[in-house]
Amino acid sequence: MLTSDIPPNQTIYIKNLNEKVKKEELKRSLYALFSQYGRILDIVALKTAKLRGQAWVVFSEVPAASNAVRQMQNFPFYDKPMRIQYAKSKSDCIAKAEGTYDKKKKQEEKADKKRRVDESQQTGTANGPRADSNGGPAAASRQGKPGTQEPATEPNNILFIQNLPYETNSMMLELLFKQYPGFREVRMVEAKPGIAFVEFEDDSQSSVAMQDLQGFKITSQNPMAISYAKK
DNA sequence: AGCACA
Repeated sequence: MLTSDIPPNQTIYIKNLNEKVKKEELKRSLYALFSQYGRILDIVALKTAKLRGQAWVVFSEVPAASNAVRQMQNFPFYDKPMRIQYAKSKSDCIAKAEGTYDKKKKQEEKADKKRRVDESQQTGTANGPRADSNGGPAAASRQGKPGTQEPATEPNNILFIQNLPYETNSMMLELLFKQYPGFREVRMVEAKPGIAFVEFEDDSQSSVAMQDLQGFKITSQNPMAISYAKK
């Protein structure tokens, strides 16, 4: 079997995510990683027992989702290869936008599911104070929050990246940086693990990438520190 | 492994 037989959907379903990553950070990183394929309308991630390690990324167009499924398949993300499929059903935010969202139907489906679970467990009700922790208005989290003030280096079309995890290779960096216009190339320094240079056509293009990916974590230990290379 | 949106 190659891929799954789920029909294309503008929402992708990702599993095998690192469960240690906190929800907000996870969304932020997914956003940074997937916005290269198109406009992201929403990201859903829950840390309940059943849903941890999974996420849904909702694109505005199906082709964006298709590219994401293919190109990011098995991408090493927080030390684990992502497994990506199309979502099985339409996201609520899409249904709402289309005006086809039906709250009643939704509740019925939920009740159905619950009933099935209860039947199969034949035990009394019991367990279930599911972890709350659900702040997120979900609106696709922007990035670039944490103190994005940069050192006083003068702008350069070449970026200097530090604090990369040891296992980073240029493929991974390329996937991240090529989403920004003007991308030219990644150069890693074999002699010095943990750093890299990423070249753009001009200063303004490198600046956009820097702002957007500042602090991006390939593993949870390693927020990227991006500055302009010295001239 | 696991398909939700509160």
